[in-house]
Amino acid sequence: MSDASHLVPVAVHAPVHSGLGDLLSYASPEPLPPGTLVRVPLGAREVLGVVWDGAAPPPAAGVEIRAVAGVLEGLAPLDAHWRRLVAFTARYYQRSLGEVALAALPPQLRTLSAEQIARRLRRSTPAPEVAAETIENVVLSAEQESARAQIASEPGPFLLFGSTGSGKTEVYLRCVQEALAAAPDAQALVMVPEINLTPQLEERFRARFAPRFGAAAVVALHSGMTHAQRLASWLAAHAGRARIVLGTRMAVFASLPGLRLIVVDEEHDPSYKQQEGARYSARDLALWRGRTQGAKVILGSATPSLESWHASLPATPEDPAGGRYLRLHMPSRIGAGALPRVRRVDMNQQPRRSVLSPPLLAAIAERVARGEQSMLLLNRRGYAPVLHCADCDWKSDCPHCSAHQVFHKLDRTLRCHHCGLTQRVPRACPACGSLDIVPIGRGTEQLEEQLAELLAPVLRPDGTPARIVRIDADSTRAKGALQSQLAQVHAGEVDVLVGTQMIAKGHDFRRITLVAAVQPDGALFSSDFRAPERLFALLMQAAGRAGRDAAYMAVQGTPCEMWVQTSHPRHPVFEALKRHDYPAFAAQQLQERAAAGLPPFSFQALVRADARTQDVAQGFLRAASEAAQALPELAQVTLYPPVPLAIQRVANVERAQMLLESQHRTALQRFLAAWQPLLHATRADPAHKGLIRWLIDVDPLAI
DNA sequence: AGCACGCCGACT
DNA sequence: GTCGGCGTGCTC
Repeated sequence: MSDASHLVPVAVHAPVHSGLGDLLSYASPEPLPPGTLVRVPLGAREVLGVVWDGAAPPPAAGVEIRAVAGVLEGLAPLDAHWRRLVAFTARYYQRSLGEVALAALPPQLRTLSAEQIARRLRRSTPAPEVAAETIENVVLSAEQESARAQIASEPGPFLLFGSTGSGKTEVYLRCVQEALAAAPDAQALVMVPEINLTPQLEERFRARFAPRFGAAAVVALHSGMTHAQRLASWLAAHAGRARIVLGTRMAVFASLPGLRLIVVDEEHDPSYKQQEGARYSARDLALWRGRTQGAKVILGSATPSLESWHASLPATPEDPAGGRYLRLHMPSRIGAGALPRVRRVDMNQQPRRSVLSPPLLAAIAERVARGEQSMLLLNRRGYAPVLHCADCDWKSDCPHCSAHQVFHKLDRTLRCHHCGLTQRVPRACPACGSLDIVPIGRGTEQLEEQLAELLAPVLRPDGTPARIVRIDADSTRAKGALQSQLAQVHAGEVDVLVGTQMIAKGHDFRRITLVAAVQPDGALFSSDFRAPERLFALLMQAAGRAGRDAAYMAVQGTPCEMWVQTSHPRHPVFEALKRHDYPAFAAQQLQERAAAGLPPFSFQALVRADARTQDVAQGFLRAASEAAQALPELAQVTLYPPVPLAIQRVANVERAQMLLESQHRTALQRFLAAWQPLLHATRADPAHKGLIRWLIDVDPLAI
């Protein structure tokens, strides 16, 4: 036995409710510096751990200290910046240190042996061949140049407010270029909301930077990669070999010792908020990380989140929260046509029950006849959201969830989009045997089908019939399906594109001259106060898909159009959309938020409880709420009563939640920290035996 | 989180 | 008779 005389604190993957403390103590013959990756025995298994800062905590009574099983040699310890980011995340989002730390590391680090990892470290990734782009050829517009110059000279953070097609990516490329030129070990992190968007961005960055730094200097980091690829990218970033990391929200936790610049593209996108485990916002963490690690942060969007917009307004005595971000405005589109004209169709004036109003249909037919492309958005997959029996009022309710099963006509199934239950469509009503069961409402499948019928008499310029393609989560399930469907659209093999919001994001469709929102009204009167903001962003983004190629538009001579079918044409969302006026929309929304005391004028958290019955779930929340009354930290926090979630039951689990609100972020933070032990104690009380789980969501996106 | 231990239903 | 369902308990 070696002389294991040093005690080291180690973070391991144990959740906050495990009863283990944040850090466990292990013995080591050598003192181990913080950030060292180690394998340690934990119960019957051996797990990965990270040596943490400070003194090893004294173990609980009767616990015998075990020795560190091994050190991952050859890996530099994770630096203090990374550890501080992890510690902040754990504290802010109310999770254990180890849970955040280990979730932030590539999964293979946990399973591979030290020798295997050492081998991966030695093996440098072969660089893919790329077509080099000559940097000198790209000339910035005046707006781009002004943004670049301000980013170069000011500390930030920056809100790059540029309309779709204004050339934000070129500004990112320049800023990255300058950040990397500042030091030989400088690194940049560029985040995008969707996995789908990383390949095109990766290509662009590689073309620009491979000639100078080698193709291996650009790596991607997202959950669509294999574990081996993720490990390779992570190691390259950790070792400093990778100079640019492109990724989704998880990339905010990459080990980047030389980090100088963080770009958060489409910063308003809800995908930046993690929805399980530690529910962090990668955008917010990027700002924190940039500030503490001395890296500049650029948030980019054509429709910023109201939080970011608010922070970029000038500070006033009444509202001192402004002025925290420097806003850089790029209103002009580059190499793209003018923003499309917005046309609202008042559905009150249209024939009842028509999916596509006659004027919209005529406009699409016209485009088809001219050989131009159209894009139709309908945010509902399947054929119809519910089946209904006209005789006995039966509905296709999911037996396990408080939701309807969606009718999918193509494969004759009823599918619950919440628990995944899939059944064959019944021929007759399961309740009364009537044959009169009909679909209610519409989804993308139905839109595709009806469009095919309605466009049957319309011919393309070459005399062939219109070609329609549907792109949604169902049509793109197979690997590579999305890419091939998009390629079809780009190649001009498609006349009308039907899809969910997945087609509105990021993809450049250069030949689309008409975009239509078929049924956007649902979001107007939603109980979710962020629904209008999301709708506006989606419609602006969709509008931006149209007419991106000015040269093409000039040849066509057709003005681009964005159509909106609505029963509320005068709604402020559509009025602002018509003028492409985000600032006016934001001002109106912020006024409403301020009046109602909603974010960004207050700070929120949710506590959710899951149980077999609603009674147990709410009972737990009520008890936790009562326990909170004893805390002095409750003073500046409002605790609302427990309510069932909008979709109350999913997979036979009843869900309830409780909203917390405060005018002060720190007050809410202090309260949550003080409250958490009481939540654990409440959970342990036999009175709440049926509780399945509880969780805290800080800064929730939907309430 | 994992993984053990432990106590009740349908199968080789 | 066993294989295996997942409920509670423990891990420095």
